[in-house]
Amino acid sequence: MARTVGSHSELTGPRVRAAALRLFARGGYAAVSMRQIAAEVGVQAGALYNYTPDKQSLLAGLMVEHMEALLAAMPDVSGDPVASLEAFVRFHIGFHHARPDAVFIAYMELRNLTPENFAQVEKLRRTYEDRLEAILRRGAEQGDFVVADPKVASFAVIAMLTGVNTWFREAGRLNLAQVQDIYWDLV
Amino acid sequence: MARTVGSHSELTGPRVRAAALRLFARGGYAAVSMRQIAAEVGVQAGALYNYTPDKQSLLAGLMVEHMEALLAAMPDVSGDPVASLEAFVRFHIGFHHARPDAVFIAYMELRNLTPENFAQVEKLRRTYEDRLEAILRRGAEQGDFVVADPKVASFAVIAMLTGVNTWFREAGRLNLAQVQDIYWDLV
DNA sequence: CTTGGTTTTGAACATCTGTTCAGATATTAA
DNA sequence: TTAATATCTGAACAGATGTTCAAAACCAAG
Repeated sequence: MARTVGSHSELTGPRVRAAALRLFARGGYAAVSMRQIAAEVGVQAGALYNYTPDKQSLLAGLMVEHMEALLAAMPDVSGDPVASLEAFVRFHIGFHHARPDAVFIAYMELRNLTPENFAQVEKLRRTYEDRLEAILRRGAEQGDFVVADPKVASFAVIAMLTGVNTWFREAGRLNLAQVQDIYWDLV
Repeated sequence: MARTVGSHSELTGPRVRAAALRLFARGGYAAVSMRQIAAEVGVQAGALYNYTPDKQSLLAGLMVEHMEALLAAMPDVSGDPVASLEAFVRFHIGFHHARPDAVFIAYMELRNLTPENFAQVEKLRRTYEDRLEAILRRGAEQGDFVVADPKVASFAVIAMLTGVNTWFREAGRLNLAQVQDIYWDLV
C-alpha cells in the first residue's frame, strides 16, 4: 500500500545511469543501444523505461547531473582574485580528473542533445564560465591581472584546463598536484 | 569502349569523401547514415557503393588518408635535434590547424574502427610518434634535452599540441604564428 | 545513330533501432 | 496468507539502418 522501501528501483536506477555513462563514454551516444545498456545492467530493455522516459533524457540527465555537481562543488571565489583564480584552477583540474567519463560525455555529446536539453546544459556551462569571468574581471579592475577580454580569456582558460584530461595519465611522471602547480603557473 | 575520361566517378568520389568527412566530424560516425551522406552529395544511397565497399571502409579510408598525408608532409628531422624539434612543433600545429575535421575524426572515431582498420591506423600513428621520439632520444643523448622517458614524452607532447585545436580559434587574439611560438617555448 | 561501358536510380532485403504494453513475477504491508 | 504495489519480462510496433541488384540513364567513341 504505502511506498515500498527496499525496492529494486533505488538500486537499479543508479546502475542504469552508471552503465549508460560508461557505455556512452566508450562507444558514443549514437552507437550505444538501449539493449546494450540493459544487458550491462542485467535486465531487459523495456525495464529501462522505469528509470528514464527515453534515451535522450538519459543522456541529458547525465550531463545535467554532472554540471550541477560541478557547480555545487566549486569553491568560494568571492575573495582575493589571485587566490580565487588559483583555487579555481586547482579545483577544476582535480574535479575533472576524478570524472573522466562524465567530462568526456559532457563536451563530446553536446551535439546529440535536443535543442531544449542543449539549452539547459549550455546554461549551466555558462554559469560556470561566468564565475571564472567574474574572477578575471575583478582581478583586472584591481590591477592584479592584465586581461584584454575577460570573456574570451575565461573561455580559453577552461578549454586549456579541460584539455588536461586528454593527455594526463596518472601513470606518467607527473602526479595530480604537480599538474595543478604547472597549470597555475601557466595561467 | 576505352576508359571514359570525363566520367563522373572522378568527381563524385572526392565529393563522397568530403561529405563523409564533414558529416562524420559534425555528427559522429554512428549518427550519420549513408543516406545523409548521399543526400549531401546529391545522389541516392546505392550510388555510394561505387566509391566504397561499405561505410566502415569509408571511415577507415579517411583516417588512413589523413595519416599518410601527415607523414608525407612532415619536414626533415634528421639534423640538429633542437632545430628538428622546433620544426616538428611548428609543422604539427600548422598541419593540424589546417584540417580540423580530419584531425577530429582521426582521434575521435578510432573507437568505431574494425580491429583490422584500427591496427592499420594505429601503425601509422605510431610511425609519426616514433619520429618525434627519435628526435627527443637523439637530443637527450647529445645533452640538448633532459628527458627521462622519450616514449612517454613524445606521447605527451603530441597530445598537448593536438589539444591546441580544441581551444584555438582564428578569431582570438592570437594568430597561428604566435601560437606556434608559445608552444615552442612551452615544449 | 548505334554501340559498349560507366554511373545512377529506386525498390527491395534482413536486421536493428527506440519504445510500448499486457501479463508475469517479486516484494512488502496488513 | 492475502492483497496491493513495484518491478520486470517478452513480444510486438513502426521506422531507420547498411547493403544489394536489376533496370534505367548517361556518356563518349566509332
